[in-house]
Amino acid sequence: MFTNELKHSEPTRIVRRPRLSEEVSLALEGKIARGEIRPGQRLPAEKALAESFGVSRAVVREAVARLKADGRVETRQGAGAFVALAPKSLNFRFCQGDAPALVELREIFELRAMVESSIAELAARRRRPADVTTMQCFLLAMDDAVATGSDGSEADDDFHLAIAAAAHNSYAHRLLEFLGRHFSESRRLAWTMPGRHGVLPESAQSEHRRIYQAIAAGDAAGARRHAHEHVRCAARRVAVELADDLISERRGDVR
Amino acid sequence: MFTNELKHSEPTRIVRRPRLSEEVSLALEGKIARGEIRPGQRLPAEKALAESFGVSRAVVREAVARLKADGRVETRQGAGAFVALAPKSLNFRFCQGDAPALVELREIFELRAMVESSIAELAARRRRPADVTTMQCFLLAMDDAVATGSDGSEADDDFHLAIAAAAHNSYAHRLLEFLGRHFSESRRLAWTMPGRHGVLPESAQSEHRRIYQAIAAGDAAGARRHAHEHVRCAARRVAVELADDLISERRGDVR
DNA sequence: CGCGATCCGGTTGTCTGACAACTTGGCGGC
DNA sequence: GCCGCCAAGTTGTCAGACAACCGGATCGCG
Repeated sequence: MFTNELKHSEPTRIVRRPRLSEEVSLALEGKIARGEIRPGQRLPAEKALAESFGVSRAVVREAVARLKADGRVETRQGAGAFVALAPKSLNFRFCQGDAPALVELREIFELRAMVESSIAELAARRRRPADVTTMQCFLLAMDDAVATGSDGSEADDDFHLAIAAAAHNSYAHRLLEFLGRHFSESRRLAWTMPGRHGVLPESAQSEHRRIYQAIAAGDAAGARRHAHEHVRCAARRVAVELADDLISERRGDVR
Repeated sequence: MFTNELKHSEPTRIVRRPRLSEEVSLALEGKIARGEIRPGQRLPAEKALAESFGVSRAVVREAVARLKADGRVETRQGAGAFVALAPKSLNFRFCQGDAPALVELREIFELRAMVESSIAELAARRRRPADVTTMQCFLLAMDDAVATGSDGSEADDDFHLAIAAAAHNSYAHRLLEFLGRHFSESRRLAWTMPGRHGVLPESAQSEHRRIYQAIAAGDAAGARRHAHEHVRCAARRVAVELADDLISERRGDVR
């Protein structure tokens, strides 16, 4: 095809050249979103798409495979590819691209407070002895981390997932697991910033203990309150750190 | 024509033959989940995978493309495919495959109650005049649907999304939008079952009105309570309908 | 005429082989 | 020791082919 002519003519090439399959899948996504192809309707054949986009069929297949993985289209061998009526799954993307901005951080913490407090409440109602034991296990692991000054981020993640497990709702568990990838990033942000050596502050640990005790005691309202408060405090810790950074402004990477 | 000999020789062929690429992607997914390939580590080369699975490279590429779309792996041309460290997006799948079982329905409603009540509470704190107007608009549309006996499911979806918009948290809004695909299915289930003609029951509409009034009045606790109750009632309506179906057992498709 | 069985074009799924674009590590020159 | 270049390995893309399958058209028979 006519592409790929500018091999070395662009010295300031920082971002990688976009993959053809990405362009095609984005284009198809757009067609679907704009309603040019309605749900239930058939997409053009792969061969036709390949010709119209000026690419090979392999590229089209890869693009369609992505839409299929996203649940936006379904394919039937011999019949064609159809825009899904009611997607069984969908990609939920956080901050596509870069790190979240400050205003987004507030919203993430807010969402985290909503979800985690609801799950904690449910856990207080449903927990069984085994669940309590598991939670206690990770709580002790974090105690250890505080005492020795080692990294307790993993135990922190596990602790919050153990709460979700105690709620005995597989959908809620999967949701938190899913959100957790992003929550844990914000969680870690609270105590892995420079100068903190990744040490879990004792204040956070005492919050954990309060949540644990409320769930163990079956105190639903208390569990909700403490979980909500925990997230609020975490947000405050992050905000303080960020403010310090902004003042001393000696940093380049916020990763 | 010696082909197509077993076209009708297999009468019990209900499930389609599993696609090779699905098997491979599932196998790789398992390897990653079990920790056989850790985050940040490189996957075997496509050629090697193709040989070990006994398939062509095209199949492997399709399988990897799916994992890539799910955000579980990242590929770098010339370097290889790597298990993602912190996926920016992840596919959250409901009931992979068939319709949700009964026990799953309970969990879905439970999750829906958690999320919608939290969002309603936030909406009561944050709503602005314009938000209230929007919500009222959809409320009236549903009134219309009840009066004329027409389909009000779209207005129902819009009403719940308007609440999320009033919460002024883009992440929460996107989450509900995302979950909504599945919630709305369960929501519609409550009043599109046979014999109901897809008519919105007035009881549900009065619940909507209570939620609306609480949010408009800025009553956070009330909004949470009413939203929670609304979902509980919806679950009960679905349960009653399902029970009726089970007793009269005159149906084949539950779609 | 009505109604199956059959056929046929079109479409997706898979295979094969090849080359381009790119990364990485090592080797050699300085 | 350090820098640049090269080569092997890997992913991205292309082309062509065949198998499996679907849906409608066609044909044959009662």
